[in-house]
Amino acid sequence: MSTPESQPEKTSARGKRADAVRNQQVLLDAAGEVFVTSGIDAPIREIAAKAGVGLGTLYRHFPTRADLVTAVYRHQIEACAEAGPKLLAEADLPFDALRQWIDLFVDFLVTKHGLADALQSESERFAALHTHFLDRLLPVCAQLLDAAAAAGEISSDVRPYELLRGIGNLCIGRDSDPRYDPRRLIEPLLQGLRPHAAPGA
Amino acid sequence: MSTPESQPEKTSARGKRADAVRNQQVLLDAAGEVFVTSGIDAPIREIAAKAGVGLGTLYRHFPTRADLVTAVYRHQIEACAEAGPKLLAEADLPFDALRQWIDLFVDFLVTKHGLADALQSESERFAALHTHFLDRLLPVCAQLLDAAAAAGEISSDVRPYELLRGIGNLCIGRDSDPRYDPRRLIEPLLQGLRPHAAPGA
Amino acid sequence: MSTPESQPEKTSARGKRADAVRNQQVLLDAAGEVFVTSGIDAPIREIAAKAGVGLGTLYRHFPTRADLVTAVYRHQIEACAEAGPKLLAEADLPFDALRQWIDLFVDFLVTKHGLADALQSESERFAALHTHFLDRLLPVCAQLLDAAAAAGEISSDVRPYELLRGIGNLCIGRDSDPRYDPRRLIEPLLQGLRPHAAPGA
Amino acid sequence: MSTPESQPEKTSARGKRADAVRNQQVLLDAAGEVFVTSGIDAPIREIAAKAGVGLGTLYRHFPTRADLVTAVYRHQIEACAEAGPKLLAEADLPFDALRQWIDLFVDFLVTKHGLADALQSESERFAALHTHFLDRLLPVCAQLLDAAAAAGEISSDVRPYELLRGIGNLCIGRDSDPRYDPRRLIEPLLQGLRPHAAPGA
DNA sequence: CATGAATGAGCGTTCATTCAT
DNA sequence: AATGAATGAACGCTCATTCAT
Repeated sequence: MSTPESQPEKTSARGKRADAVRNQQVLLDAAGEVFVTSGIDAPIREIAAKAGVGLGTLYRHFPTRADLVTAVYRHQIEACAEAGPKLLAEADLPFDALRQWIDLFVDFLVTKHGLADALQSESERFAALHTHFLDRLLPVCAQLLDAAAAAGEISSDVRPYELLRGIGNLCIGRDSDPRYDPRRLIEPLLQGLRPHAAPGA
Repeated sequence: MSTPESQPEKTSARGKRADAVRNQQVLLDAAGEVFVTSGIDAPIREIAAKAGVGLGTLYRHFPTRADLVTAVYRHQIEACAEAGPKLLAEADLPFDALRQWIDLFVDFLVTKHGLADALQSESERFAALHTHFLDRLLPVCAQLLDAAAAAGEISSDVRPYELLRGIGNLCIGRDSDPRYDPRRLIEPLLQGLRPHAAPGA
Repeated sequence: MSTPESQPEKTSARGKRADAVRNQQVLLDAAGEVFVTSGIDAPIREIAAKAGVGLGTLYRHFPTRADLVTAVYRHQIEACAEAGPKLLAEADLPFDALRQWIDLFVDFLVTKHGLADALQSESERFAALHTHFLDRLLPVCAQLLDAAAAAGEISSDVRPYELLRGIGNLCIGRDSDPRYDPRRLIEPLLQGLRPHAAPGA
Repeated sequence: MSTPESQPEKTSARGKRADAVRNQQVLLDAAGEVFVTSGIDAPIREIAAKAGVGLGTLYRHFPTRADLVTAVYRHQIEACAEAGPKLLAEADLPFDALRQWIDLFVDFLVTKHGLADALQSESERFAALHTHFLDRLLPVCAQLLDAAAAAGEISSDVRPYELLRGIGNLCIGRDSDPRYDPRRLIEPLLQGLRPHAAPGA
């Protein structure tokens, strides 16, 4: 399925009633907005109210908060994952592809701010989101990293998980602070991975 | 004295009763532990229980949660701030001092894990902690950065606030994840600040 | 029917669920009783317990204590207000109507004892109740007073607000004390308003 | 003891230490002020703080709140009681003495506002204050009432307790409301007790 | 004796979750 | 299937009261 945006999403579809499908989407939209406004720990009621549905409906579609959070960010993750190979194919140098992909990744984390927080959450409840996130993005990141290493553009032994995690961390709290722009740190971090930069350490 | 840890600290002492002073410390210890376990938003009751004192005692010593959080981390911040100039004086190269100081900084954030989370908190309530944190550490970081830049060891225009913030972010959630070690990203990040690392961008 | 007691009252009714309407009434009854027993500052929990509902239910129906207090006494006030003009129309002498109306007023204050206390409360929270009380009863009292004055049955310059307030005050604490019957003071007070009683002062 | 004001008061005195006696008085003064400001349910701490003594000291002198309240108002009550016979002896007509005495009574209730509230309190805790209050003032009121009745100036069968209670009630909440002046009702009430005022009823 | 630190019951309030309608 | 009323655990906080110092 190459265009996930074009369908009501696999979370529902199937023999469902039309209004049920519609509610699903309405809830996802509402939750996404509320997560940005009030964080992913926002009162369930607030989300249901914003969606204009009853509490029970929300619970029916997303029994746990984690289900909702996961569903909300699945799109983002999917699109990001798909961009990796494409960038690699298009770029002249693998390192450029990596840089562009991370830029995209940062875009997601920063524009849909809730995500970074969600991924950060210590709670067991978001294990599913974590898992999905890693399952989908770790291979992509690894591919890019490997390609750059194979081309001799990277000397560091940084692991994909570390990199993803670190970039994610750097993006936390970006919105609330105009003095802080994660990209101004990410660029040197990437440069630091290059071969010529490692006389010390 | 150079080791503030060795004294009951100015937060209390003075004409106070012995048990009051003791309770103050017991509470700080308990809070520190609980912050790690349950985050800085842990129920007040949990902290009081862990300390083995009544609720009222906690409130007497620390009327607001922010007071408690601030007190808990004041030590750490102070010791870290004092280490900066000392390292600069002792190191051969300013960049080495910077690296060592950041290592120390990471130590604090990582061993007293709650801190990074606390600094991250969006809440207005922790403005005092933020302020104290920045007031104390920003100048130190700036001094180290300036020294390194003056020695030609740094070419990046990274600002002290950005660096501090970024390092802090990278340390978030370190404990819960054995696969993640912030230092493995911090080292390349610092290398990326050096002159020879900037042909790209 | 002319007695508002006979209907569920506009406070609820409408498309509501049957049990919600029932709870509303159950809560009002319980609150009324508890107000008498423990005053209008009785613990919220006590009222909810007496009504046999959960805490949240009480909060749902009456978000603030003032809402509950007001709702509890709205009936009383309304019925009393409506009685004024009727008595005036039926009585031979305006003064008799006034006397009868005040008798009714006392009935309300004394049988639904909490009211006098509620009106007495200094708290800002009950401003709404105060307002409603005065909005509704002051004009009635004024009308009766004016009619009696116009008929030459009253010489005193007592103002409606004073009279209402005074009668209300006299009724405070009636229940707890068998030796005290406010009517035994109210009768002379009314007599004292008549023309022939004013040689002194 | 004709001038109770001139001595530290019987509540203490005796073989006590000088500072204990002083504390007693300081506490009474502080309590009196706080009762006016914050009502007789004001936090104990507030009173101790205003008096500049420790909590334990307050509790030592006045084990219960009622003890404190009673002690605070004992002076007032005593002075009022003593004024009755004096007024009766000086006045031309017993009714005038009654009127003046009640005026005095109202003065007390209104200037030391807390009193009316205290006497009103339903709580068992203030039984002692009630008792003292009645023990001391009821006979005085009775004497004045009897004298007026004996002189044919009063026809009503109002009982001393009722009158005292009613006047007290009328004074409740006077301070907070500029529109309300209890004396404007007390005057007609007293007039209503006179013989010529009773054709109706 | 005086002090005020410590205690903890008790209150108001929020909000996740269930379930009657 | 959708609704939202009901529930009650859990939390922050206050303050009367006790008791170590």
